[in-house]
Amino acid sequence: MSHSENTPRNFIRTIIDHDIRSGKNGKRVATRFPPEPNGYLHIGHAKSICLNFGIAEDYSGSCNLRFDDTNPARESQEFIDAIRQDIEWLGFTWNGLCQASNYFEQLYGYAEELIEKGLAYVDSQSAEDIRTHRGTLTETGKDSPDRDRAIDENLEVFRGMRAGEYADGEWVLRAKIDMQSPNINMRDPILYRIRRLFHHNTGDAWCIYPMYDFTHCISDAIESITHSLCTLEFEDHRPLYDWVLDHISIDCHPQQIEFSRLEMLYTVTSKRKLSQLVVHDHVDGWDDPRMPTVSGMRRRGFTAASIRDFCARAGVAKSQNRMQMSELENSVRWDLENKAPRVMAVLDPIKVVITNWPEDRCDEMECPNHPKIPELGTRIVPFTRELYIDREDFMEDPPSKYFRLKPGGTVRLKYGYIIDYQDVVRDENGMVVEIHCSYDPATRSGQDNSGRKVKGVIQWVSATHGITAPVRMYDRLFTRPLPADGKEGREFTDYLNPESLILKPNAVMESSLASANPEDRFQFERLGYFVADRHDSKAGAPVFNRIVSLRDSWGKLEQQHGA
RNA sequence: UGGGAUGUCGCCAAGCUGGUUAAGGCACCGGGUUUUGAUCCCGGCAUUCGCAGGUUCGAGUCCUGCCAUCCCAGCCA
Repeated sequence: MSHSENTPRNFIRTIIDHDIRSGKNGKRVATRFPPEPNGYLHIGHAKSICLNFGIAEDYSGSCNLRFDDTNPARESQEFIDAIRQDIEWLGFTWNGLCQASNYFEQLYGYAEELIEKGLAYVDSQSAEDIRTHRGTLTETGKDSPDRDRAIDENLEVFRGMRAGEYADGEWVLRAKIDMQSPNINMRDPILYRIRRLFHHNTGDAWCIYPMYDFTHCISDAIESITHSLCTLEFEDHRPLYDWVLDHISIDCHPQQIEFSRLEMLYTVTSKRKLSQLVVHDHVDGWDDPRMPTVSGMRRRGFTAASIRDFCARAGVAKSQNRMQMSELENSVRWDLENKAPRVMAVLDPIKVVITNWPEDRCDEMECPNHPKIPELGTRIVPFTRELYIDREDFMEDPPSKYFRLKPGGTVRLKYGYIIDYQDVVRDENGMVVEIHCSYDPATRSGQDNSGRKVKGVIQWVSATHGITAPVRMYDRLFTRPLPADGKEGREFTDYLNPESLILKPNAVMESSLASANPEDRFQFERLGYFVADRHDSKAGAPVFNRIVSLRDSWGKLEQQHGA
């Protein structure tokens, strides 16, 4: 697959173009996507995936998937498996499947090299002491008392650390750089810590684990990465990235380039917060259809193509940004408009009785599966005396310009007949439970010679042939555009949208939908795009998720005029 | 009284080394088509590039000074 046709220019591609022109890296392009397996991928990761894999594709280069698994305290195989699945589902193929933990032996060797060069030392200070010696944002740090230990002593202790001779936290290995540096990352950063933890890949082979700053740059170099793309918060780490590679014997020095992370309004994208939503049961799991995770969006019904399209539209730059939900919604509408077969469903049914239609008559209406793509074929939908229409499509006291069914009104049942309002039946509370109409035999869809024109066209389902299936109507997870801005001293969970999930238990739809397979997507005419839930749908008993509504200029009008 | 970054239309975002009327997408506003108030089509939508000065024949693009926002003080990544 190629993304070049809809991939806009960005500053990273400009840099790569220059590098290729100047012959840098032998005109080779190699990227990598380096997630830590401590959570599920979200829309922000999707952007990074599209960037890294997209560049590899467009420049005939390569892109590795590399798990940055240097902290066994929070990583697990479950996350590794989920991340692999998500990337494959998004439609990308990695060249190498790598793990930083596979480089532990080499990493250890480079650490000894730094010690031998007098550029790293073991420190016995407590975590607390190291913190206070580090200084603050405005005050420089102070050297550790252990800073000038002899090289062979450093080596001996470091080997002892590896051999398990010391307790967790007793020693750390630090780079000897500059405690006076205005960049805190350069104030003798920690390279290794002792952690007696089982690692999902290396098991109990190691009791010392390397830190990110030491691991990441070397992993990139080992894999001969040319362009190491990461988000803006690592900008301050670039001097350290370069320092490590400049001081060890490795003949590759990738270029780190930072871009801004993708943020969205009305949701959160931080693993910590997403994890909190899951752990505290605010949602149904990492793949809850309201989650901005890749697996959540997949379950909601978003297509991989629509997510890729969205990321392309978002672009790549360095300014802080918050994308609007409408942009994401638009991407999936754009994709599904030309793919999803149309079908009729009624979410909140109200019965319509066609009084001049014989009790046992059933007309077979031929309905196109798509208004513009005849190749998608047609289907037969039964038209009977008793039908359901949506409650919303009938109003007793409608505002002006309401052109659906109303007292004295006329409406076309799509692909059926034009019907005229006659009467209404109420229950003991005065609630309308049935609408009586007459149909006009001369207006059968496709054979209409009546000359009648009606403005309103609504969908319907035969009361005797339709099936019932639960439909979940999803909406944004939060009520505020910036739920986590900390304003008003509130937690982001205080702004969860109580209406982010509304169940329509009585939805009625064409019987053909009974055989919908998990992940089959449809447009329910006039309502939106829906998907058969990939987990909850059973054979013959589908459960539908609303992916996104159709654009609704009537609803907009209604809101504006407070109708 | 530290360091690093960013500020171009409501939201994204092009704009290479300064040179005709400041791309494009989303949103929005008109109009047309339409048996989805959908889609589609057509038109509109920044005298101005955070602000103030300066250099220049000419600056969003160069210089100076302000202002605003974001990131950094994990033995996390």
